[in-house]
Amino acid sequence: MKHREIAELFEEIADLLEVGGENVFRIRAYRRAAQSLENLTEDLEQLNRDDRLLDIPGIGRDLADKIREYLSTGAIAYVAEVRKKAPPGISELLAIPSIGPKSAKLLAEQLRITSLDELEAAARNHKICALPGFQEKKEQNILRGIEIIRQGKARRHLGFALPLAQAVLELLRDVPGVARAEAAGSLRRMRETVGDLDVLVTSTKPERVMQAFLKSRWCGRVLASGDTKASILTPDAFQIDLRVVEPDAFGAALVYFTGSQAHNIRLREFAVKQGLKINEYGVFREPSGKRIVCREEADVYKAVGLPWIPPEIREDTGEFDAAREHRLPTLVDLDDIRGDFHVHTDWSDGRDTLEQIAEHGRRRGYKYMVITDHSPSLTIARGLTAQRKNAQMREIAQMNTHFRGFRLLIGAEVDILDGGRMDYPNELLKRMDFVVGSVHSGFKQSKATMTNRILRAMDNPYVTMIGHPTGRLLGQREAYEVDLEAVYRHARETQTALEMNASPQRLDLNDAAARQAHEHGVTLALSTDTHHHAQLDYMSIGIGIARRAWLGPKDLLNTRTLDELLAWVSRKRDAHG
DNA sequence: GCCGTTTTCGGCCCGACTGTTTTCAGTCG
Repeated sequence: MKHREIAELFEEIADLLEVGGENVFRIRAYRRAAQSLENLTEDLEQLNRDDRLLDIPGIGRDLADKIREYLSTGAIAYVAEVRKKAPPGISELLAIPSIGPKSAKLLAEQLRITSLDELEAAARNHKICALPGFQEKKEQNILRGIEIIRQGKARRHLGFALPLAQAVLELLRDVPGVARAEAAGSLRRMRETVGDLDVLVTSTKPERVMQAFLKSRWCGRVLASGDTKASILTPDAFQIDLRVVEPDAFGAALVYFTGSQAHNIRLREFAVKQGLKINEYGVFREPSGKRIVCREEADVYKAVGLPWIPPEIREDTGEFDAAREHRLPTLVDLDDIRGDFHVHTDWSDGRDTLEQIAEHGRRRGYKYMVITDHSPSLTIARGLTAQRKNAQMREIAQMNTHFRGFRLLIGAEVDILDGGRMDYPNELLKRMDFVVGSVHSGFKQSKATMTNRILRAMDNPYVTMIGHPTGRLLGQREAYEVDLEAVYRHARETQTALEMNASPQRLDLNDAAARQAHEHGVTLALSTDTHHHAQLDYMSIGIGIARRAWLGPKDLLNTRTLDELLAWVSRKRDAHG
């Protein structure tokens, strides 16, 4: 992930230049380039080989040189240079909320503070309020900031943030005077993790909203509170920001509050060129200041001559060009989904019986659901022996005789063993409708070994889909080493689907990888990896990630009818079997 | 440092809240 490493270095350069009081636009250029690299969907080294680094937005001649330098030497000399000029430990200080470049510089130079511990000692001994422009309040804020850092201001995954958002919205919608309440920010864009929760409300009585919010059970500590804006920390240190606006500003405020920041900057630049100014209150004609009311988001985009852009793709990764040229993708919706490909039951490590899970699938309007209990090697998950698998298959076949317009498909999540062997014999796999092949062991294997293992599994004519292709668990386990480009190419060649696992801890493939796989012509499939029927809801998270990957209904296997699906599965079997 | 349906030079998004201030800089999103 070289692009991530370089993005971090560019961010560090921006931080250090800011402390040095450099030109703000030069600093912004580094930050914009870092964002661009972070969001990159193409392979950076490939772009370099094709001499297309300048195609990356925000990358010009100078930064392209620095990228090339890193790719060939593993370092950027300029980073060492700016580090040498900056006071030691300054990056640690900058990470603390309430400390920006000015404060960090002052603390580092005047008090020679180089670490969090030294800063805490200085604050406790009231050395900080001796500095010019610092008083006791600021000292207290610094101590709180240190505490927040120590508690670990980790980003949370959507499985945590989405239910919290729902609960907060329900509370706010019940406050008298509130007309609308929506979650915005990275949650609305369905980023795989969110750093905080942003909530937007319209109300005729803002003070009542503020009061309800600050008195709510989520308010562990108030970080800021004004007439129309408040920030709190929940008791377990998750930040929630609330903003109240009048109904005529709702559309403009929702755009502003949804971001991304890069998208907003681009949108406002676009407006400026047309003699317009966009802020969270509306669109304004300059220089008259005449306001164009924006009750809905579409009003904002319309004012600058663009169609409404779905929140999931507001990352400044090509959506403006697409919008201007009227080629925005039609993104997949939850309603397009006809089934789920990865579901566990109490035959292995799931909680529900076959009957229960089938009933929940039918209630969702699904036409099919693939039962994919584990194979014998995964003993910890009570993987099924061939004998038990046969018994389960008979039971499923029996159940299917009772269903109309719905079918349980016989499948399995089969371990991909060393060398790409499958954990069930082909004679058994052959009798299944849909086979998921997954890696559950040997995560530390070399990139070449792991890649080969997965490619060989795809060679098996009965392997329909590779489950969670990188094995990462958000915040818990890094992805194993694997050559994804090779996986994409081979998936396309062997007509093997790649899973977009919608479990919020996994989201694997993630948005960027899925977009890349799609560009390689790979068939993608959403599935929930459900171990309890409530987790069937993860499909909506998967939809969010698919939308972030610019995928439409046709790009996913789940939107096919049962007959189309079965035909798709047999194409590979007929070609290779 | 990037970028161009005005431009290869001269621009570069916008506002709320805080704390320390008597009009604003710093920080944040």
